[in-house]
Order: sequence, then structure tokens, then C-alpha cells
Amino acid sequence: MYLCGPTVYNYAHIGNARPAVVFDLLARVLKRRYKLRFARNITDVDDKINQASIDTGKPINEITAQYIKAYNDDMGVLGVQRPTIEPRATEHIPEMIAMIQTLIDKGYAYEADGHVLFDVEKDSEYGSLSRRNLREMIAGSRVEVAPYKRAPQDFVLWKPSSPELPGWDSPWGRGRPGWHIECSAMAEKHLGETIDIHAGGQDLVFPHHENEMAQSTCAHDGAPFANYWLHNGFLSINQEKMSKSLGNVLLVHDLVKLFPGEVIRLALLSAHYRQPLDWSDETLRSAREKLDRLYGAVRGIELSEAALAAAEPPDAVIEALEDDLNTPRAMAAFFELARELNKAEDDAERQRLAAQMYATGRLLGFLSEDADAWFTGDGDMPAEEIESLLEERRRARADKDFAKADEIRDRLAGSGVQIEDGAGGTIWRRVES
RNA sequence: GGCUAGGUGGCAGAGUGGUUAUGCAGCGGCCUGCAAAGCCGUGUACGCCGGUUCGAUUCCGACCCUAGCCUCCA
Repeated sequence: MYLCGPTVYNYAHIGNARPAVVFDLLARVLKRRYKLRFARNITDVDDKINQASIDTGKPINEITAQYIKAYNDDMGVLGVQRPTIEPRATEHIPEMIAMIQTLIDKGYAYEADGHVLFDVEKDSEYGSLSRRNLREMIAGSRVEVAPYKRAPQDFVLWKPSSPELPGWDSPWGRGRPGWHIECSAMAEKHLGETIDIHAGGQDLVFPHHENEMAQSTCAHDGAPFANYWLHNGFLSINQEKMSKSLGNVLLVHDLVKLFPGEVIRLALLSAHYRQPLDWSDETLRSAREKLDRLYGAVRGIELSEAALAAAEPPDAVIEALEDDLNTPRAMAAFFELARELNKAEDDAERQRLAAQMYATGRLLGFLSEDADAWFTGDGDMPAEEIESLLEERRRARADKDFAKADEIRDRLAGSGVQIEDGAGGTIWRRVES
């Protein structure tokens, strides 16, 4: 599987996180049945990076190193596991040059004015992925066409670099690769001519994936590029497009400081991956409540390592995920499991169901925190103070002094602490006050 | 304008040619000293208009509306 990864000139925003999380889950599901080789590239040569370097005065390699680390750290908080391979564009320049040369030799590309361009007219299949045809695209073209292009929709494989820009020597002079060729070249090197699954955001269908497919199939004499294409839907913010001009760009780097990674992950998986997803306070609140329910079910149940290791998710969860990654249906099955656990009274049965809960969480990327800690994490009132108030209340209740007991409960509630009296004593959780 | 995807109960969000999605919220009950959590029960939901059918939210057609792409933003 190949997934288009980040261009490392800034922190990833929440829209960037969606494909990372969605296809991380797909990778987890595939690994249950298959030996998976999963490549997610890092675009570390790009004009936006060059611009960031000019804007900040920092060297390019410093910028890319900083944001590669931030990307991996932030995605890690969201439970995204590292792919098998994370190829970097700058480490595959020779492969790109070789592929461009092949395309020229086979008549699919031409050199003009220091650039190498892909000749779209030569590829009769061009447009088949995004279901466009050349005639419509020419008619709808609103872009100013560079004079050296034979046709407006021809795209750049290689472009010249001025001395201050990053560049590599090539048969066409010192320059740098176009965006699309890097994915074709890296996919070929690490996954072969035909890959099973190519994934990415819906907005990459055209032109990026269309161009990748054109480059690869033409370089490989018509061998299919990808057997399956998977594209995740777009993410909006409060029903609006996320954009710098609207000032509503949410960076994962900031969100992970405000919310647990699992809440963000669940929010991103709450709709089917192909559907549009609107991001709002409500989306996050809902995800938080769902996780509270799941953690609430397993809270207080001690399990042996052996029981945990042996458990498997329920069939309903697997079936849903293996049906085009139907995460809402998988979550519904997860909640049904939680309800069964909540109802179960027999201890062995509770152990069995709790182990299944954790197995499901392990697959989906949830329930990785300690259940008690999930509810009792940082808050206004220190845990010791809460425990001592609860002890005071316990004595009051033993004395049937319910007025005092209720007064203590109100006081805790005022500090965002909600209590639950159970058979085994009183437990508490922090809630939004 | 062209292409693509979608319009489901108060909200989010699956799914299906005839029978309970699920979560949150609401209502009734159980449990509780009272709560909370949990459990049980509870909703004439499928954009509009036609068509096919014994029967359509589900298939077909038209229409309305929304979003994305066509501008190297996932």
C-alpha cells in the first residue's frame, strides 16, 4: 500500500490527519490477514518548503527535519503506527531522473526550455482515474499556459533551479523534480511496478494521482499502477472549508495539547472514510463521550496479560472493518460489546468480555490508556483532596448523615468531580464543569 | 459551466426492496438514602415529484439543495 504523506513545510492540520488515521486503521486491518508492505512518503523538496526557508531564514534541511519530527510525534499521539517504509523525496532523486529519462525515451515526455514535461496527448488513458477528458479540461482551462508547454495540461516532471534553490545535476541541467514524479519513482522502487492499494485524500485524485498513474503506466509499458484506489472524503470546520483566509486551520500539534489523542482519533473515524466529515466542538464532545462509555465498561476490571494477549475482537467488528473499512458499524459493534459487559454479572464472563474490549481497542487504536487514569487525570482538585473528601463522605453516610454527604458531593461537583457509589465503594471521574 | 460525491429521526451517523443500527440528547421504569454510572422500555427518520413492484428510505428518471475537484490544499 502506498499513501501520499506530508509535505514538510509546516505542522500538519486536522485535515492532513484524516488520511493518516484512516489508512493507519486500514493497515492494521490488512495486517491481520496479509503481509503488508506500507509506504508513506515524505515530500521534502517542494517550492512551499523553499518559500518557508526564505520566509524564516532557516536552512531547508532544518525546516524539513523539524516538521518530519513534529509529524511523526503528532500522528503518534493519534495512534498512527509507523508505516513499513517512509521514503523521502530527496533520497530518491536518481530514481526520479531515471524514470523521467525512460519517459523521454519512450516518447511520453519532452524537454523544453530547461523543463521536462509529460506529454498528456501521448497517454490515451489520461483522465480515466478522475473521469475527465482532455477536451473538457482544455475548454475549462483557466490557467495561464506556460509558453514552453505543447499542451495546457502537460505537467512538469523536472524543472530548472536557480543557484540559490535546491537542485541536482541531471541530463537536463541542474534542477529539481516535479511533485508527481516523486511518488511514481518511490512507489516503483519500494513496492514494484504494480501496487495493490494506493490511498490518499480525495482532492489528490486530480491532478496528483491522475499524473502519477500516467507516469507509472507509461514508464512500465502499460502495467497497471494500482489495483485499488482509496480516497478519503474532505474535512470541513464548522461547515466551512478550512483555509488560511478564513483563519480556521486547526493544527494537530495544537489539538493534541487540548484533547487526548484517542478523542481526536475517534472523531476522525466517526464517519465512514469516504464521507465528508465536519469538525466542530460537537464532533469532539461526542467522541469524548463515546470513549467515556467504552472506558467506563472496562473500568475496575483486572486482566491477566495472558487473557489480554489471547483475546480477539468480535466477528462483527472484523466484518464491518473488512467491508470497506466501515468504522461506524465497527464502533456500533464495539458499543454492543460494552453493553454486554455492563450487563454481565458472572466474573469469568466479565473477564472474557473485557479482554475482547481491549482486543477491539488494540485493533482500532483505542483503550490504550489505563481506564482509571482516563477518568481521573489532571484537574482542578488534586486527587488526594478528592479521596479525603470521599472518606469524609463515607463516614457521613455510615452515620446516615445524608445532608453532610450530599454537601460533600455538591462541593466535588463544583470542582468538576462526579462521583458514583457502587458495590465496591465510591469511584469518581472528572467531568466538564 | 463540466466532473464527482452526497441529502436518513432533536444532533451525529451506518444500513436495507418487506422485520432493532449505534452514540448523545429526551421521556418512562429498575437500581440508589438521594444521585451518578449502568440496565430495560420508548420515536408513523429516510430532500421533492413521478415510475417499476404485491410492497421503496433502499431500484429507475426528472427536479431542488449541499460539498469537493477542474487553481501542485489530505
